Amino acid sequence: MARRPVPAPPDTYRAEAPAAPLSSRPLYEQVAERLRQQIFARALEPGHWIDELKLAADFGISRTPMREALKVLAVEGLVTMKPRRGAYVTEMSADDVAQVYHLLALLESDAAAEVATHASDAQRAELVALHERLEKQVRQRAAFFATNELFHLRLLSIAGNRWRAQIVADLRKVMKLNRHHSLLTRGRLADSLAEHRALMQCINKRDAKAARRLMSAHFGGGLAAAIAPAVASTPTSR
Amino acid sequence: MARRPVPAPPDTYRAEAPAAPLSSRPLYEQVAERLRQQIFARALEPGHWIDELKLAADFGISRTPMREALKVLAVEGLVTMKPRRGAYVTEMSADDVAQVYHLLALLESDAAAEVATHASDAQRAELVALHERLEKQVRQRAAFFATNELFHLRLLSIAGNRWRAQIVADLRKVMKLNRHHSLLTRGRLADSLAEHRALMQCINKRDAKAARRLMSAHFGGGLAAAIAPAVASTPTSR
DNA sequence: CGGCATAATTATGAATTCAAAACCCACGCG
DNA sequence: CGCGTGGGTTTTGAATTCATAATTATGCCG
Repeated sequence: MARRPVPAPPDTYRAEAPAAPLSSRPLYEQVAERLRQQIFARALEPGHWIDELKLAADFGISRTPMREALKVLAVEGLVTMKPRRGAYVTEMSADDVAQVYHLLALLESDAAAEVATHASDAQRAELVALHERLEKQVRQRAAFFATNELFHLRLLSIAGNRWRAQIVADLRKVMKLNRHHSLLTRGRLADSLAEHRALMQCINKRDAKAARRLMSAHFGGGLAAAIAPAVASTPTSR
Repeated sequence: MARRPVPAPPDTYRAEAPAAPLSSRPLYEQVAERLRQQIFARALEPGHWIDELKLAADFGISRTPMREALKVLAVEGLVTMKPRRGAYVTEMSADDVAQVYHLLALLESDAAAEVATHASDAQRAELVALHERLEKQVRQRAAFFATNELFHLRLLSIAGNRWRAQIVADLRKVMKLNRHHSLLTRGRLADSLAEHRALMQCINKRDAKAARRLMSAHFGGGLAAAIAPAVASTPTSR
């Protein structure tokens, strides 16, 4: 898991469409993206075997690009390849979630400090705009999550270390394997917003130390919310 | 790039052998490993195009596993894929080196703190043994580097976050793309050893804060050594 | 009736084949 | 003499075919 600098995402593709022909851009990447979406949407469930033949047929392609895409996802950590057994959607243990969460806290705190110190006025304004959008979306969970992720990723890209940005993006992807990745269950939503607000103030005051600390706390708060249900909720299942 | 938890490396393969048949383990992984070795050994140079047809012939395999291996290395960051243009060995700019170095410092410092706090006596002893081996190898650059990497990776695995370990391993791989990845040019070697010694003391005293700080400083010292020649040494070439 | 051996089926791994885009070089025209 | 155009070659992208390991089913024997 290191790092693919990702040169420039032209992103001229539709996110989903069951069996559209798909055009431009390497086919295996488009396939990989569609697989990611299916995994996040739980159309492919963690622990389950991936039928590459069936999926290739569904996508209207041959096995070759499907297999290439699966290998890419394997390196990213979203799927696990078992030799001669095929590909499986990766299962995240409670430990895995905690570990990844810890890394996200570490990396994003570092990025926050960087932003507080070096961001331009225009970049600060961008973050402020995103934050304000967030304030207005407390009632719409889905939209809130989307904007929240946008905010975090934008902050990362402003921080200006493309390797860190890529690692965080990948870690956030594997976090989505966890059903409780929301991190923000009911109630936490308002808290999260308050934390964001405080973070924005630090960034605007160019206080790197406080920004680092607040971002770290922001993750610390979410962790308890994400872990607790993971440990407590599976007495029946499995 | 995130993260491939890497289940368990059986590693029952020879590192290199020009055209041996190779057996067991997914072929594309073996090919990927051989490609990595060739890249690190500069048989394939940064910025240069990779002739997949020729390499497949050299390895005595078809293009299919070669292409799969190249895509894996692309996700790791060692090679860069240009659509319809093929694969190129990734070039690390001075900026890239600095960025990756910063991340290594951050992640490994965090791991050092973890080890200081939670390592068992046996694990501490292991690190002490590695450190002592290091002390005896100040005069043998190659051996010193190898043991040094072993020490760092062992510390990572003792720290116990497999995602962090994987990320660091991958980042260290891309660092090897840089000709001056040694980080330890003449003179720095003794300094590095002293830093390791101090770090070991902190770990043995279970002083997490100091361990984090020292590991960070350890990287800070190396950075200057790695960056300076990168900026100053290319007036003729390229 | 149950368990093990073996055959048939299925899925993965890898090579080969086919299609199309990019590259290269020569030729011709302005 | 320079630049654009055309065809031939090379190379990438993807589908198909082939080989082999794993799984399932079948049937025989204890």
